[in-house]
Amino acid sequence: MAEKITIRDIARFAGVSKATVSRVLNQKPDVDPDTRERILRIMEEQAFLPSITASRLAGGRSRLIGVLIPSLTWPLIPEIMRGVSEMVIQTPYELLLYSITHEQDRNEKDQGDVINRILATQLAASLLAVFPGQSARYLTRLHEQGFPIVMIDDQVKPTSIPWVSADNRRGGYAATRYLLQLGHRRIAHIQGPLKYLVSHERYQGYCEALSEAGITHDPTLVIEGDFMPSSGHACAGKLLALEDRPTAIFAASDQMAYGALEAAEEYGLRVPEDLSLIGFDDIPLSAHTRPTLTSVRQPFYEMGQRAIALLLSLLESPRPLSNGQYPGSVQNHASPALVKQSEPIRLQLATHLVVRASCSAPQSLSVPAPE
Amino acid sequence: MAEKITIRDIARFAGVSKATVSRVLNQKPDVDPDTRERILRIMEEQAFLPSITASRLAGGRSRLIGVLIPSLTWPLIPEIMRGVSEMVIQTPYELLLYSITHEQDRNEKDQGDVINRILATQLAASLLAVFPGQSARYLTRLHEQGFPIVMIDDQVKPTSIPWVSADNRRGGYAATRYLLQLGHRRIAHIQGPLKYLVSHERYQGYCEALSEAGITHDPTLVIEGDFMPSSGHACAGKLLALEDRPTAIFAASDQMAYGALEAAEEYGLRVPEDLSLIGFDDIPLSAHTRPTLTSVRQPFYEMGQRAIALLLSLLESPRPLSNGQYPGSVQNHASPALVKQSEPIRLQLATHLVVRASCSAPQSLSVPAPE
DNA sequence: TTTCGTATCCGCAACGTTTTGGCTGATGGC
DNA sequence: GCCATCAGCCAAAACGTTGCGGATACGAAA
Repeated sequence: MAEKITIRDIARFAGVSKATVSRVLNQKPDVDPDTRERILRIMEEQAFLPSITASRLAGGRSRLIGVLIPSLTWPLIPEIMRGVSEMVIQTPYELLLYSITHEQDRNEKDQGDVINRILATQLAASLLAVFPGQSARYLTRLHEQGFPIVMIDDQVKPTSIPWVSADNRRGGYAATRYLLQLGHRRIAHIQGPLKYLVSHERYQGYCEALSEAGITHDPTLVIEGDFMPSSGHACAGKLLALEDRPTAIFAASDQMAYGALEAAEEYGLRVPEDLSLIGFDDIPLSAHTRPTLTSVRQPFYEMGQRAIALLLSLLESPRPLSNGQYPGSVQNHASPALVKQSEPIRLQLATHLVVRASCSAPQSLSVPAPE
Repeated sequence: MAEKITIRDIARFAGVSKATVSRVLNQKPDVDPDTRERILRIMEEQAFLPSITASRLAGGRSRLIGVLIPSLTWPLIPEIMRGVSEMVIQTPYELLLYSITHEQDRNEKDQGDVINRILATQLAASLLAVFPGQSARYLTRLHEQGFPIVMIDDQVKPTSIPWVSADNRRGGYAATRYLLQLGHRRIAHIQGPLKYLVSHERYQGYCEALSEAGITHDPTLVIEGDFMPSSGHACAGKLLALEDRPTAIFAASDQMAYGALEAAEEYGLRVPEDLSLIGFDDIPLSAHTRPTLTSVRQPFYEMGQRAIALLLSLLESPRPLSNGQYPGSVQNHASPALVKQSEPIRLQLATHLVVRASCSAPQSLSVPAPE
């Protein structure tokens, strides 16, 4: 096994001091273009990769991005992480995974502990927080102290922390609008937990579409769920038991829509003939349910990508790079367009209505009631 | 923000040298029990956490576990990672995530690159490889050089690398046996890709059960799929088009079973009345398909846990700990039972047949054909 | 010619650990 | 009372970077 080659070796080969090599590594000025070129070439030849460890110890940038995610079993996460890791792999950064297990199972202290741990180990010097939920409060404190953080889909309330999310309001609007256009008038909504901002936003979109259509809001048609299939089942059960039952349900998550699907079946209702159903998220499975689920797609993959791009731009803003290159990295194809610093501090990514088979015109219109 | 306290501070407080503190940190001998106690207490009081970075640079243990996973979107992964991260969080180790994107999308060189990257950065000094597939060859080389590696479900061929997996042969046997007991005689099998060891093992279990029942093996009933739903659909299509079609299908993955479900529907066959269907994996979704899918459960969560436990035991085997404590960690509840070193080098975890609604006795037996 | 900028580079001291090669002082055998 | 022996401890040298306070050389300005 070859001795790992260090900055000193490079310096020796190039006939310069370690300091100079370090300067070209960090895009610092005060180095002759020819020398820089030569050193870069030598680094290339020797396949030199600077030691993240040493660099960190010496007070340099960390190159480690802490990723804070709730349980990976939450079905939206994998797609987000795909975007994250495909972005990161093109840079010399690495991902440090901090998985907080299900929020409901842990108390607040634990949440703080994880964050303390991140700080104390001094490994990561930046954080990507996916669905931070309750731990957002700790993050806010951190952020105020200048720690670079980006959130994906801040779930509690707006903070000063840069975040990327889907445009939930328009998503809710689009879903409801679609049902209205099909001819539905009694449209129910199963909300996400109201402690999350996204639930309010989706609900807001729902309300806007209804009022735009001149439909008065019926509070009995709106029930709070918890994003999980079982709550979708329970909420749909209540809705379908109503005297004047809705002809369509807009669920704030695909998973709740699955539950609603089951409930409909138990009530002997066919989807979409007797009940139209629309979800939110468009998780992969929704293309394979029976019937396939019409849903509002959140661009999870892109959200992951953009979040990392945003974070990288924050990390590099103190010293903007002229060429966007990370010397010494294996390879780097990071899109400059995504990494540029002028990125706004909040990114709302467009959602997209995916029409499948779970919605149709209400029966009373398409097929006159036989009675 | 408080100045981070270092080993030097602890040494000063305790009136000893840094070396002594370091020795108690690393469970080294040559330190008076009283002194050790005192130092531990002081570390506790000061909430001291040793710098992973410095420790690594100085040649100490790494405390960073590299995790190599194929795309997180592979539905088995999240559950495995849950086991992994819940185990790791109880130790002072951290997870470094290296996500290799879909194997088929990348060439071998890329695979090697990722591993080179891991080595070059010198961050992680141990590796957990989940479904390594083709990159197993690189890992083997690494392992032979003494790099601690544990694999989950080595997919290519047996190597000398410690691994944990499910007992695929018995799983395949159990599935087939179950169908036989229901009265089926023509049982088809949709295999996983034959380049993976697990596919052979599951097939082997299938064969054993058949021959045990005195049924001669019909090669036309065995088709190779690729674990994905679409291939399940295609393979099932071929099987159902047979002159003498099977009354039951054992798919080597739940996802292929989903595809088979669709195919059955297209053929106008009811599951389970006209066709029994059994999957493998028992991914969460299988409890929610219609009909719910009978499947062979792989203990993914436990596989993740055990793999980490095994890896930790490898890491600590050079210097066995007397008490299993990691000083300086936030908290440590690692189960000594799981971390003990006597762990065998290969763990085959038992599978478990989960009976749901997709299997029944063949129609020709339960309901006489009306013709 | 001398005196300064300026551009380029160097040496050295961190950073917080681990590790090595001792140095003590007490113990025990003779 | 002397010499090994040994547990317990220490000082100092790594580890591979970064960053600071200069050096050095080359011209241009004086």
